[in-house]
Amino acid sequence: MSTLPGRRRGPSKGDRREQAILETARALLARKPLADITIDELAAGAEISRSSFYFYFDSKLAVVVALLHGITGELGRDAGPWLDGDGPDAESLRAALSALAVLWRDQGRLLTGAFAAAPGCPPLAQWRDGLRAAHVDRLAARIERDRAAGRAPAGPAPRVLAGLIDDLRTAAFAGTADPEALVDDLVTVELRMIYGDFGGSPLGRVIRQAP
Amino acid sequence: MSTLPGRRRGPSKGDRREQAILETARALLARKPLADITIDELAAGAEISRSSFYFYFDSKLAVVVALLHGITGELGRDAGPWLDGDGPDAESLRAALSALAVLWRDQGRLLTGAFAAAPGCPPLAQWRDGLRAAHVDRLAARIERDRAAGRAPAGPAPRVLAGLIDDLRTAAFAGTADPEALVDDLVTVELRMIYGDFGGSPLGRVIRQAP
DNA sequence: TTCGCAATCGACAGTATGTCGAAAAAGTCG
DNA sequence: CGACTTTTTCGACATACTGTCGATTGCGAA
Repeated sequence: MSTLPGRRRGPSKGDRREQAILETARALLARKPLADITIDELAAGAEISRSSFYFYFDSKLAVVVALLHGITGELGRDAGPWLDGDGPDAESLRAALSALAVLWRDQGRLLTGAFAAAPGCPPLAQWRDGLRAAHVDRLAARIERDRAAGRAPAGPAPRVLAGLIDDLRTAAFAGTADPEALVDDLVTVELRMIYGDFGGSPLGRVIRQAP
Repeated sequence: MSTLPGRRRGPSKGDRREQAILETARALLARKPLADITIDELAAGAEISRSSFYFYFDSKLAVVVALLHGITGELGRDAGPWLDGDGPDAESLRAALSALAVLWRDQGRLLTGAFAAAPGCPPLAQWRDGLRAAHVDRLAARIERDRAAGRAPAGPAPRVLAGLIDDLRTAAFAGTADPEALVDDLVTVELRMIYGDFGGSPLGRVIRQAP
């Protein structure tokens, strides 16, 4: 079996160094954007020479990929109830978005850098695409379910709509210094994108009326 | 009065060269992303040496800024009827989005590159912010008008909502190879974001019902 | 202890950016 | 036409990063 790309192999001695590099990267990302971080700094932070850095990682982006692997699991965390649920369930959507916002608050520079560098770096692009696809697939399925059951109005193809929602999240969180402040508004907006309808609507109609 | 930053001054001889550089940049951007374009290529395209390039522009980004100046006017073109109008006017919104989509279709690489490089390049950031502010201001005012007149339900603060809509547009157009195909769906989605309401809505209610 | 792999580093080579000062082309004006 | 100024051009440098190679050191196991 192949280990992570970049790292040659072996058990544990230099593993502490590998950790040190990751740790340094995390620390630096808290202070400045990815583009401003050089391999020298990463190596210095781990107390090795610049060329030794290449023993552990193939490039700066490889470090990012490793860092990303550590948080990929959390990216979808708490989204289950919303994605597997039914109808305009504001509470479960808020839970999903809150968890995501916290992640963006803590790892904003990493995520922004990763998304920015994705085109032109196959592994990053693949990571981004996989993440997006996972979200879009489930959300599109949810939309389809709701439409079939008459809980949501017709509209853009489910996958397209789901894609737009995913884009919106990323853009919104990437563009603000305080992602958590956006959660409530995103809840409203996403629900409207899926369930929103209004009298002048060209297609579809109001499914449920206020009592 | 100061001319465009980067260009020293003077009348006309080397102006053709300046144009040649811009033209080369345009041509190259049609084939590859901004990040893959080097100053050598730009200079070669204008048939001057690399160091002569610096006589005309301070950097690659300065060329981008100049290119951007040429299309900034078009970015808001055809948005007037929508932004100055009233209510869920799908037709005028579609007109605004169509014009924008064409621009993204033709200048996608330039715009994507500009948005990506904006953080870390003050002039680009300023251009982006100005553009966004102009759109957000007018759209927020429109939302406010509609809400005051009872044509739109309550929801996120107008400026925030307008910001989200602006983010969505940029993200959606930047992320697709065929912006025009998204126009109809964006029309639906933006209208829902502003006017959409549904039975389970926590706030607000259906303003107009289908006959 | 000695063999082999993990780990480290210095020296190089490559690519891109940006700066300087000297010189060549173009204008200008008497 | 010449002298003089301004525009334009370029080669030579200096700098910053990236990535590669080969030699060497450390260290654990047979």
